[in-house]
Amino acid sequence: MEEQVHEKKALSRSQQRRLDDIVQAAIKVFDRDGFEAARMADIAEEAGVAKGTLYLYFDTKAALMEGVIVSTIIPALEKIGDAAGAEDGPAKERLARQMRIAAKRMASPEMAILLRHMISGGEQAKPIVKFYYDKVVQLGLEHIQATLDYGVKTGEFRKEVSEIDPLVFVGAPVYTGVWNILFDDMQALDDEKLIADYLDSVILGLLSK
Amino acid sequence: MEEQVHEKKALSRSQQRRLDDIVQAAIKVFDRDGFEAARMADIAEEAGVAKGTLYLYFDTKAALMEGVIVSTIIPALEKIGDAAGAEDGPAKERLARQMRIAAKRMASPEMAILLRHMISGGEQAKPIVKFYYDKVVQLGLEHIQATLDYGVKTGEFRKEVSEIDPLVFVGAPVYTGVWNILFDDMQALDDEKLIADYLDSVILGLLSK
Amino acid sequence: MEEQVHEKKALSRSQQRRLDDIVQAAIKVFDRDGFEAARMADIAEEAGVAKGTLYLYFDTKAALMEGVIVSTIIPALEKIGDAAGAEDGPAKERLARQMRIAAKRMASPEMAILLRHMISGGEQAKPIVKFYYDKVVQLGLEHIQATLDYGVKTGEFRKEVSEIDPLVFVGAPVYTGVWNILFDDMQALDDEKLIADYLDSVILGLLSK
Amino acid sequence: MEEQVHEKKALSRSQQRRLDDIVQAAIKVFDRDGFEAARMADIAEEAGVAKGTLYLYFDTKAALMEGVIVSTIIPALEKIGDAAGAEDGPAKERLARQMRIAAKRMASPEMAILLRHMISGGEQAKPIVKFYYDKVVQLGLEHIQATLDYGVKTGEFRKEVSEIDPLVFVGAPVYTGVWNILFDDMQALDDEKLIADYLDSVILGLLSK
DNA sequence: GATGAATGAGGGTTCATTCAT
DNA sequence: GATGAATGAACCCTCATTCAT
Repeated sequence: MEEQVHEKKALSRSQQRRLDDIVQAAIKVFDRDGFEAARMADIAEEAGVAKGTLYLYFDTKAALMEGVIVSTIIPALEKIGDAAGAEDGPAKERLARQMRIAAKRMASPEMAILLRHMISGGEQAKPIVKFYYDKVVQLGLEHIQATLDYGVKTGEFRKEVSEIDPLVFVGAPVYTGVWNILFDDMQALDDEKLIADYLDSVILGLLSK
Repeated sequence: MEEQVHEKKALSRSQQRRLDDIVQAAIKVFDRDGFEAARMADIAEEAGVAKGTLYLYFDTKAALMEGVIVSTIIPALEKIGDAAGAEDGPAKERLARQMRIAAKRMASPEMAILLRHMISGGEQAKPIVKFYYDKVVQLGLEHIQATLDYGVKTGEFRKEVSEIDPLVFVGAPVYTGVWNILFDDMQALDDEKLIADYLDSVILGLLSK
Repeated sequence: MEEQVHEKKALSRSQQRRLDDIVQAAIKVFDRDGFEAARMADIAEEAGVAKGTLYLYFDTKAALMEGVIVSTIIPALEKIGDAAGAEDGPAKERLARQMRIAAKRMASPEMAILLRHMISGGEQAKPIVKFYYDKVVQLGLEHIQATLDYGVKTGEFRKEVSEIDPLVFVGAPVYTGVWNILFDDMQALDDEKLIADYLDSVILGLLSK
Repeated sequence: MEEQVHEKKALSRSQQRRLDDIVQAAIKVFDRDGFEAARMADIAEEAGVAKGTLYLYFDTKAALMEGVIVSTIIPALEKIGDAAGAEDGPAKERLARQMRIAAKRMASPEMAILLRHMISGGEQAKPIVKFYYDKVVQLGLEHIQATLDYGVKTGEFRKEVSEIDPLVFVGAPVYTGVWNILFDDMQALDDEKLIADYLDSVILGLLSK
């Protein structure tokens, strides 16, 4: 996951634009065909450059995949990472906000690429998986844990909630991402309602009083 | 998704053993490398047969993948399908049982292959995805919906629960499957506890009384 | 073109029948698909025997091809060779008979196989081509030459006819064979009329008196 | 039989040279080994290019065969097609010219390839056979028929000649082509004399007055 | 002898990567 | 730097031939 671009320093305006074009094209093609089936020629055409040009910016197809992740997905994750960590409002609302953010994140086409790559890729995807685990999963779980603890501390949540595995609250968002990849053709998902229902059931419980 | 094996009738003892060897080898290699990166030569070697022999049992690499799914995953799914449909006990327990079954299903190595294949999925995976959607997803959701309705009818669940999207209750099981594929190396998941926590929060709600 | 059958001597009644079945099946399949595209499996199935059985009678696919030629085509050629050599009637009728015989010979499915094999086959077909040239072409031309000489001697043909290359009179029969291979689908040939026309024009000439 | 070369427009000087090299190499190898037995690797080596390069110019082996035919044979056929259609001189001379042209056509090495390909012909040769039948055979026969009719109309030929199947006059040329493929090694053909003899016998008839 | 499952060399084709222009 | 023609390793699959039963 180190340097994909050979010369980090000098990137002229037009070079930067080319780089962006390539990354955007790669996103489109990786999303459409998956990493293995994606052809460098298609990406080049989509980007409006020659095949050889891709190799001026990325050493290999795998490096291009990493480049996509690093240059578009990571920043996006960081941005929503901040939002998720925001500490205001009651615990219930903080949790709701965090789940909505996570769901939105999982539903994006960039996330689809990342998920597909991590899931399909063999050994070669390992570094990315590790990175994702360390930088995103761990962090996200910490945010949720913090919210749960906060809710318990303020008395908003019942005491035992501190002991709940925070993964519980990532279920629906993850399912959102997977569903979008697999079944979107057959039955589009209403993200909003799913998360709302999820929150409802989890906040209120299913039992009648 | 029909016949992979040319002559479904007669399969001598030794042929059946070979078929099993091939399927087992395919599971191992598909699991390790993913469908695209898996080499027929590797599968043959792993199975201890010649490359050509694979084609006596399966017409193509894709058919071998389907063979793996059909001969190992589908039966497993059917078995737990029955269990999930069992109608006894209070709704709360039926729901718990269904979620535990789903989680166990999603956590199996065969399911990992299926998930990976469907997600990596070029066009060739489409029929399998369709099959899975029709035969597993739809059915599972119906079982859960039935349980929710039953709980409402008996007064065990609050009235609005009928309106909840049953997908809500598949979140954790799915996450289980995905987690196993991605992060099992880094941090093994305690399926049991995750589902228990999930049920807890969903049944009782998070709020203190 | 030596021995195709391993044990020339002992061939039980049923073995002889099997051999015939195989040769007939080979004719059918070679005729339909051509030598290269013909599959041993198809021939076996057509003959109602197992694939391995073919190899009890012929060492290789090429040997089977030779076997077809030797055991069916050569005898046929010899038989009509005799007829063509028959020395009776006026020269005009002898020539007509010879051309009709040649045309019939060229139009048979066995001849189609032989022609296709000799024409398509690379180096491997050389021995057969040599055999055919020595035993059939040369002989046939001698028969025709004899007829021409005879006609001149009896005063039936004009003197210069002795100098005509006898190949001239094989043109139509050969074309018959080639046409049957190539264009039979598109427009079936009326062999009889073609040869009759040919004889007409060649005997009478085209010029008006 | 349409476009074999992907971009018909721009073909740089060196690309055109490569294309020619490939076609020449293909002619050589197809001629030597026949279509089926010809190896793309051999053609590439013969042409002095890498295997992959062949596929920059022709999509498949069959397309390369078509390319050979289109780029060398068809032009040749067209040229002589024009000559054959020329309407001047007495019918006798027109017929002679047409037969000489046809014989020359059939005797070329390119024609040998075409003939061999059509005759070996699996299903894949069918389109070429059809094309050849429609564009060459039909047209050639029409030319000859026109000449016969013309000869009858001017009184040069006897009346019944109109009824003669024009195929009669293609016999010798075709035999020329087949002979060259099969027996050239053993006894080279004197095309000129064969056609002259043929014309002689056909124009004058065999009978003495 | 007969069988047909097993073999494995070999072929056409793809496509990531290179490099001369 | 940009191009895209050229490369060639790699892969799936076929099918003539073998051999254990």
